[in-house]
Amino acid sequence: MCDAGIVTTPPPGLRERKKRATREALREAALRLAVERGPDGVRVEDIAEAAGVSPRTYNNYFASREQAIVSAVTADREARIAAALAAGPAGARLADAVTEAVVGQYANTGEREQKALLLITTRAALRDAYLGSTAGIEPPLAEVLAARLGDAGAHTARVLAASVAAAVRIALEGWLRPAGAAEAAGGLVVPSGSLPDLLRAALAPLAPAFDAAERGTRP
Amino acid sequence: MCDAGIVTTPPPGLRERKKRATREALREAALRLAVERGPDGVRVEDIAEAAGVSPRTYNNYFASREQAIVSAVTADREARIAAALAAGPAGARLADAVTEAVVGQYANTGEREQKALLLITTRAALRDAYLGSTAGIEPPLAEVLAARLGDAGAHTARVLAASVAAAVRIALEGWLRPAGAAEAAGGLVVPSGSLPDLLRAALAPLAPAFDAAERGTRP
DNA sequence: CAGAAAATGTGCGTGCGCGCAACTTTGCTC
DNA sequence: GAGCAAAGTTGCGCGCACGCACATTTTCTG
Repeated sequence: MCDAGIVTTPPPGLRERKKRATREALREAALRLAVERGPDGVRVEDIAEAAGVSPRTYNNYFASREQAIVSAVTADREARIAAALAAGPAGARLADAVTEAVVGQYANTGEREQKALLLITTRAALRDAYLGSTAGIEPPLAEVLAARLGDAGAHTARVLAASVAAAVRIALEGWLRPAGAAEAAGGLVVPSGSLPDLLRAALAPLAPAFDAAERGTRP
Repeated sequence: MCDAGIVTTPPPGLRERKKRATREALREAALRLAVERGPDGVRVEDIAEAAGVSPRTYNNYFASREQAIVSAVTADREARIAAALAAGPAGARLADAVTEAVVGQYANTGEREQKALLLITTRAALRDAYLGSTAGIEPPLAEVLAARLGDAGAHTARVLAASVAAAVRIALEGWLRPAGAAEAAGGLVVPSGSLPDLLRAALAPLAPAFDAAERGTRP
């Protein structure tokens, strides 16, 4: 009843393995075809066929074509962030631990991911899907934060997790912005830099909130 | 070049007025038909016809049927929140000012809105659209916060605005939850209460971040 | 005031998201 | 191993979101 859902994986089970395999096949097929033919040259029917399932089944796994393509890059980054935070030193400042966990999981820039991200930036729909994937980090992160803050801080954990997700989204927005539209107001806003720097800068304003939460539950 | 987009409205212009009228007609038609026939008994064609435009034009205003229905309730709440904050006393603590501005704009529970919200809770797609509308408060809020924090804090303002939007979303989630699915983990989490209480509770963890931002730019 | 320029409204066509109701596979129990 | 319940897959069909090209209206400029 109290398992975290991640730590307990006694036997993966055949059914579960098939499901994972299907999802991965769809992810990879979607990305490969998108790279080969361009983002607009690939239809759902093609992805499903390449993965060996029916188009209807494809839709049982992904709610949109963009989601499938982006999923090949985002994979299970949410779970890895939560795992990195849970595995980190318990003595460190919570704000720093969260920042490092996030930065660490967004730092691994493989050859394939680089090409995929280049493709994602070319279509607004894909960019939105990529930015929207940050919302997925909230649930697992909230769980780990609740474990650190205690049951009394479960509510705070949820808010902080959502804030982190929002900050990450902002950092990514600033990162893959093609210096496009004119600035609406406020003048110039340090356009871009390295991703880790952007992430740290975006998470920095939240540090005081983490400090207070940490102090409030463990005086 | 430096106008904020809201303060400057010299002559509304004929074109702009028509646009507003069309949007409002679509909003009202969508909500009215949804209430009359139920959420599933209204099609885009009906809404467009009731508003006196073509279905294609309808889609130029709203990206989904749910968005149109929800829009009748959310209206321009984002702008009103930002306006309330901008109009508030400049001497108060920023965190309190933001909280009061948000709570105040979600407090006005009219007769019609109450019925609309009751209808929204009955469909998952409508609930999602309503929760998604909170994202819209980020841009105007970021602008007002940037004005308070100064140009150096423009970046911080953006993050804080997004965090506020996320906190509001969480509060709304807890509010219109029909006590449905089982809790995944963490046990019981104070299920619900009055909306103002939920909003204050969700925004409270962010207060230290606001304090620090305020202190950082105006020592 | 006339004509250029920009923005909206509209019809058409395509691909897609998903509810529904079968059918098949997996996992559990006796 | 046989049988049963739960979970997953698939075909079908409907409505919808949106790109495109064109007609129409509003606004700007000389």
